[in-house]
Formats: sequence, C-alpha cells, structure tokens
Amino acid sequence: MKKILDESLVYEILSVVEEIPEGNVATYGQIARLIGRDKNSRLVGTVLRRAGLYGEYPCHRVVNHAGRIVPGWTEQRYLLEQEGVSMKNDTHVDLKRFQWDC
DNA sequence: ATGATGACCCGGA
DNA sequence: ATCCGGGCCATCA
Repeated sequence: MKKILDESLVYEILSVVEEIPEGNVATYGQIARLIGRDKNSRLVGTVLRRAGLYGEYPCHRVVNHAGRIVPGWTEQRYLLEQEGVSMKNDTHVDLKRFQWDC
C-alpha cells in the first residue's frame, strides 16, 4: 500500500487524454478536474511532457487555459490544423470553438 | 536531504 | 490587457 501516485495518476491522466475527440482540444485544468484533482493542473503538464515514454497519446490536443499551445513545440500547431482546429494567431488556438465540452 | 523549476490555474489589484 | 501571490506536486540540480 504505497505509491498511489505515479502509476495510477499517469494512468488516469492518459486515459482522459485518450478520450479527447479529434478536432477538439482540452485544457490542463479541465483534465485535472476530470480526474478529481482540480488543483493539480500543473501536474498534468508534467505527466504529459513525459507521456511519450508511456505510449502514443494525442497530447497535442492539450493547451493551457488561455488556449496557448506548448511553447517550443512547433509541430503541435501543424498537428492541430490538420484535424481542423484553427488558430487565433501564431500561439493560440480558438478555444471558444474547439474546446472539448465535458 | 533541500530548493528551484515547470507543457498550470485562479483571484485580486 | 498586465502583474502579483498562493496553491499543488513530480522532477531536476
């Protein structure tokens, strides 16, 4: 009875990310809420940053509360536009139209 | 062990 | 719109 954090946390976060429909985006805070940890939005980012070590997940569909895409990850914009998520400008998606309602 | 950092959020000024 | 401070927790140096 130890380590309830790490594995189960990663599992829950990635499960939610996996549910984000194509053509939609979710915010870190939104995901945090969905796993019952509304104050741990920061942790969601930490886990997602290393998500590649656990498998293939659509982590490009996750943006921050303002709709800004990940700084430095230029490929993300391309991936989003390919599935129909249009940008407001170079750094922000149009959250109003494409945020996953859940 | 500690202290800083970060793909964050929210409320207040 | 900006700037600031508090909260949260895994990772990193």
